[in-house]
Amino acid sequence: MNRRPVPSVSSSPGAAGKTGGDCLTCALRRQPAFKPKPEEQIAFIREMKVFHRHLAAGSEIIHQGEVDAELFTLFSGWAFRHRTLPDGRRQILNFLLPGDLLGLQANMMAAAEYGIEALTDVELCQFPRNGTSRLLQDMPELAFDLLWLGSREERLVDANLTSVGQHTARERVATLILSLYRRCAHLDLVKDNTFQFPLTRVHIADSLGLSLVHTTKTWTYLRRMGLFTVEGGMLKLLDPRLTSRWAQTFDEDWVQRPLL
Amino acid sequence: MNRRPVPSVSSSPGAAGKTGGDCLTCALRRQPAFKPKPEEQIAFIREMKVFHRHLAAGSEIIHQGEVDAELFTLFSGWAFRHRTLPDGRRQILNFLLPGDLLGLQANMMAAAEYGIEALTDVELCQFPRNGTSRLLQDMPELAFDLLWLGSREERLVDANLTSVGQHTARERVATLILSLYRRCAHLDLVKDNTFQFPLTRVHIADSLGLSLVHTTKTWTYLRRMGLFTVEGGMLKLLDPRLTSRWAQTFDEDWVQRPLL
DNA sequence: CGGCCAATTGACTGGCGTCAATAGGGGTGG
DNA sequence: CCACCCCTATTGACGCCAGTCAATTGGCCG
Repeated sequence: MNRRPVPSVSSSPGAAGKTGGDCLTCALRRQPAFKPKPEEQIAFIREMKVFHRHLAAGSEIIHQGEVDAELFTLFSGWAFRHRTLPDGRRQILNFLLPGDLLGLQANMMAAAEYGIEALTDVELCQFPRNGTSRLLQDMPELAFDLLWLGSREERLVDANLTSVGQHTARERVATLILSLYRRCAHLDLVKDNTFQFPLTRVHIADSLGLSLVHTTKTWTYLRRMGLFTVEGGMLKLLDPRLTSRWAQTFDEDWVQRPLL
Repeated sequence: MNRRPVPSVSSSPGAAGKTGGDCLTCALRRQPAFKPKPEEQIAFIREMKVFHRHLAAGSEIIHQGEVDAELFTLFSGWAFRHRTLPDGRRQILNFLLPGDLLGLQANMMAAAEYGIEALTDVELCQFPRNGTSRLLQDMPELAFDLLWLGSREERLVDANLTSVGQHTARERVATLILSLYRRCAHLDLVKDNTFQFPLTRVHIADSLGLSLVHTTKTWTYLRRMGLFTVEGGMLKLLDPRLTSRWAQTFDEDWVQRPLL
């Protein structure tokens, strides 16, 4: 089953600047992964952005149960979305990378039924509490982008559920690594098959529905099988094709994606 | 692990009528569960609806891998959304009840990464292939409803993933029953704690990431524990509060929901 | 009547959880 | 500078929950 004590809430206020980065010259936006956006829409988004916020690793970005949550775009760093049961068991639903939208679901519903926590130090572009409604009201051209981002997140959860429900432990770990590898590659965060891998064993276990101990054993097994090496927080996939075979998964379509 | 042979594709053409029901006098829409909608929007939806389609239980509504899929509203009956691996293992992602939107994700993405199959005989309101785009273009007031419906489906998947990843077999089965019970209750489909329960053991197993045999044993155990009785395809929850304790889950907010 | 499918039950196996001991790195204060 | 603590990772031993194999039953239908 896999029960752990309820952890103490870590919450750091975090630094905030009114204009950490100007949306019009956004470095992230220049990535080829993102769909170019009309300048008028970017200006509108800049107008609506209330903060450019820095948070330390481990900070809670959205609390489970929070009412009327804010909307964010993850500008840099990693985060994860999770549901925690009253007895402390935690399921990580999906991981979040730069360009991902945080809190859309919570923004639509009365209360957030999930929490979001920073996995590394992160930078966030923060929008107001009623962000979604205002976006739809004043710039309906952005509705498609919101729907797209929501659909994509659901697809991530679908894939993870399929992995947790149907895959063996080895397949699950391989699938997770491969999935993160591909997402990082799409963001140009992979050099020489190597990318930053900030997850601890606990994150992997909670994401895949495995115990911590068995996660370690499976991880070690796959590493010794020659799937990858780890050094200084960087993971190198030795043979993406081989990993793909282990993962028992299919490719997805990688198209240019919207960035709010 | 739980591997089964790849089933043969069952596909019945199904009857289709141009105007099975007029949206303006839609019986489903009169349910108190659904948010009243301005007549102008309903007229627009009626205009866009291309078919009122009847399909038999077991029919494939959306094929996994289908490109440019249609958009549907489930008018009556049950369906389920699933991902099937190349070797035949299948994960049921969520179940669909009257009023639910089918194919939104597929409509946003290039190809459907999931399939949808009718669990009972169903009636569908069918919209055109580019339904989402046209809706957003011509009736942007509906964008909020689309986002809401998408967010709600993701919430269902979140809940199921949490159950599959963290719950024991007994908790999973109890959670599933309770979840369907609550959804049916919200649609006024529950009388005297009793509602139609069309799932077979295989559906339950594939939804919860359990083997067929163990699903049967767990089901029988919970029935003998006095959680529920089954008779003639109808399930009666004997003690919703007791089931809720077994399910180890929290309540959700039940607000009036949009209906496309 | 015979074939097919869903469901049930028992016996056995094995993958994964649990318990526990150990190692190692980083921060902190004596 | 080192002792001490805390947190993460690793490994071995053991146990149990759930998967697998297989036999049986009952309903439905041709």
